[in-house]
Amino acid sequence: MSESNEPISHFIRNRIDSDQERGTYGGKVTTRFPPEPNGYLHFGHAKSIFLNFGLARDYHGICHLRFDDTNPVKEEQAYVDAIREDVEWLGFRDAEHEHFASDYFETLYQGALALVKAGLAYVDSQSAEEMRANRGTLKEPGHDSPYRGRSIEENLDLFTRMRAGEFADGEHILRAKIDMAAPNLNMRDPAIYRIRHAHHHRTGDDWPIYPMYDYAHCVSDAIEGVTHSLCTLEFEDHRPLYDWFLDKLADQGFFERPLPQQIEFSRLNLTYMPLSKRKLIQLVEGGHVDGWDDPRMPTLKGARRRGFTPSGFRLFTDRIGVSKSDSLIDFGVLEDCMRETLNDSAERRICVLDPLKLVLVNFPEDGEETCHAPNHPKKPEWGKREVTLTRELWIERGDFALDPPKKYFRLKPDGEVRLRYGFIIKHVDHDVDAQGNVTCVYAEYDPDTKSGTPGSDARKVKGNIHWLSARDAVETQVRQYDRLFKVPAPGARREDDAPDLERDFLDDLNPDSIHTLTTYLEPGAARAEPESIYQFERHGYFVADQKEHRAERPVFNRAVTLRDSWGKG
RNA sequence: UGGGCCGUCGCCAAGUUGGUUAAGGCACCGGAUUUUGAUUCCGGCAUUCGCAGGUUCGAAUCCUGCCGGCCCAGCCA
Repeated sequence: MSESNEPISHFIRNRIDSDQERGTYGGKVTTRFPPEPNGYLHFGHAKSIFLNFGLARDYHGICHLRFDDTNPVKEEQAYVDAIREDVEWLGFRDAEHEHFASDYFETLYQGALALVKAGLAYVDSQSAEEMRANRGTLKEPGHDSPYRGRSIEENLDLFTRMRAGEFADGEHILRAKIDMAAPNLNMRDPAIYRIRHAHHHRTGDDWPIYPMYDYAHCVSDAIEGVTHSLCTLEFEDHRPLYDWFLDKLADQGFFERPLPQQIEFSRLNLTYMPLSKRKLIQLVEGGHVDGWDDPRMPTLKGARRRGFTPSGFRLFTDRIGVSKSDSLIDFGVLEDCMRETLNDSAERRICVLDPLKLVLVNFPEDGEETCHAPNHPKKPEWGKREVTLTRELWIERGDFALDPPKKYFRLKPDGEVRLRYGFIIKHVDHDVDAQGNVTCVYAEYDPDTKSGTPGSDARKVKGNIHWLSARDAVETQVRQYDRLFKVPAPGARREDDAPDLERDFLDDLNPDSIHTLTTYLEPGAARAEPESIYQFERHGYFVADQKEHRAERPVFNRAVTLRDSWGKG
């Protein structure tokens, strides 16, 4: 349980600690979470959110939520809203520290101007194809652009006119003048500004030019006073460029030192679950799921509808840690975290998923008996609720076995079992249809064994099954979700694949990832608000569907099953 | 003979300025409690740190050489 108290040591914390000791940033810790508003947040973002906001909280600093909206052709306001909701859902709404890279467009532009004036940036007029051709390859150096030697005056003139909108898309581009022979391709005169006559969701038509990520990101960090700029491993090669821009700008008096530092950690990988934006888009657009918030999707919207919780994600991020090694986390770890947090927070209810009729032969025809069920077995302060026992009940089909396996301790012919929170019953008979399926079970109840009454547990029975009055139970739709993919690494090559075989992750989709059941539910739970999460006893955790649940027509989604050691070993 | 990074128990992951017995979590395996085959509790779980050499009184930590994996040639982020 050490994970609940002491923060877990990891290399980023160590770095911050040593910066704190040395007073590098005057004791300040500022981070940022910088999503691009061009898609929905997924589980990987949850890791980043808890890391960045969590660190800021632990060190009494600030974490900025910054929308990285530097590419107007891909970004939309709708995504901004969705992302904001998700961040808030995880518990980090902070309007005061919400920003947009586009807020800094003017500063960014001035910075670029400064670089041009310092002879550190130039306007290139090669086509995109020429630029690519001259970039060289991984093993060969690139070649200088014929425009690389333009005078500062000419560059200034051209860049100002780019900003004024005098040129067409692609006609010119502003590049940093670094080194076309650099072994790190990012340093081969990277683009700073491209011309894009496009409408921006926030700045409208103010700008015909837009800054590139590498330039905009580090400058935005510096503007916000970010001290530790955390990102994933694939940006490691970009760090020299991050430092180059800030260093040059600081030289020009644009920023004060100390400058922000970029620190990279490994991204989240989960078994059975692709997390790349590209693949998630394919799932949605190909109609393989029911939209971005399909409960099977690894998006935060999907997780929410699935009944996953912010606290579960928090536990998960603590549990998996932060490092630089490529890791692949079993999806079961996430499920465990949800189980663990839900066990604590969810009230218990009863739902019969696969109903079988049970008749108490010695119970009066119109009789009823009020039983009391605790809302949480470990929290008596959460109270109890009433469940009514009648002659005819629904029990779980799986709780009666005509031909029980060894160690089966539910109901069987001539066997005894306790009706949870009710009475001990003894099997007396059952009906079987032509196919051999049990259609009804008859049992006698023992009136002296009512749960909670003195002497009720004088007689011990091992089995304990849940039930619902056939008179009161409410018909309810329950959706049971299974993993979306049938293999741990969708789309990955298998051991015995032919060398030329190309795999498509969509071929690994699990065709059977959703089961819709008609079940019986306790009346009180049927009236729950959407998004209420319960443990359906002996089954798992279920959430009233955010969109479709109605008291008159209840719809629940299964978040995760209870652990079940029956049958193991 | 491009550059950057990673390799510690089934899965994560501390430790890496060399110093006694290689943290912790998850999973797993026992056993106790239990009116959820749940939960909770208690116990077990790496003579070994990708491999091979070397330096040293002493190495997961330093050196050399291999092996394996990931990332990079968008006017995307």
